[in-house]
Amino acid sequence: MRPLTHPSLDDVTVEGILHALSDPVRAAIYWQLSCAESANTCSAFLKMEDRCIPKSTLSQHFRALREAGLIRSERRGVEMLNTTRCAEIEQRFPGLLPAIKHAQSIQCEARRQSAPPAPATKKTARAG
Amino acid sequence: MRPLTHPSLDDVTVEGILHALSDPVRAAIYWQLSCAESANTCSAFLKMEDRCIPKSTLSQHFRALREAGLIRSERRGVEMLNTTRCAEIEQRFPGLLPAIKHAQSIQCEARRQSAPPAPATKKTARAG
DNA sequence: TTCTATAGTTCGCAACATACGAACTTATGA
DNA sequence: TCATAAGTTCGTATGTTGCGAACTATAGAA
Repeated sequence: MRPLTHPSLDDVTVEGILHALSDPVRAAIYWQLSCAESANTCSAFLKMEDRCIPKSTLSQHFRALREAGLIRSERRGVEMLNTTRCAEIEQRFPGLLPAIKHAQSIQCEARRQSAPPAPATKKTARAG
Repeated sequence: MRPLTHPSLDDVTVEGILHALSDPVRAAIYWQLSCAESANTCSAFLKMEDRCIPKSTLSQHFRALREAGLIRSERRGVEMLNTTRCAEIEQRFPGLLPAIKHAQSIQCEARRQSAPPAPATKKTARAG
């Protein structure tokens, strides 16, 4: 099991951040982590948005977030504690993450309003 | 040749925008378009950042930007005029594009400073 | 009309990326 | 030592991307 690696702040790229957050699952993980008061384990995300995410997929997503420089992970016994690197990123790219988060929340709210009260209204994420 | 389709503003998603701009070539095209005073053709981008982009690749990139809702394309005789949809996007997701652009410029400046004066200093885009 | 050139698109394939079940590693406790 | 739990890695199926070749569409010349 290879050791956890985190890019230095200088190696964090805008493209990497945008790519990492362009996946809805990763974006959801990231924002949930950024709202959490304390660090979250990976398994806390096994069930998200009405669907179960396989452990292996989740592991890959966390790796992607980590390698993009968005989160910091630390092994703690059998589990892993994840925290965001918000403050660092904010220092390097001021306003970037808040703007993305704001946009996500606008979209989230718009979807909530346009969605009928029925439970099963699946929408594709990307515009076709 | 299928007609050009543009998503309505409501169908433009944050994920789509982030994904489109997470590619360095597309990002460069987009920002150059957003700085242009008048519409630009696709072929204006055949040579970018010291390398030639194949026509077919360029065409795909323009399609990606168009389908993400970032640009508007209009056939004008044998060529195509492209303009950004900045104002619309700004209306739907205020601050998103300026923040990304700002971050890109910070990164660009940082690279310029860390790069030696030699001409051929290719760096991989994403953090590994 | 036909020929030629130009701008961009589509096709087909190779290379790369992603999702996920199965098997694995590592830590904890009975 | 065995069982369990949390993550990781592997193998494979599927999706995405890059690019050359062939194509479509328009403009102008012969």
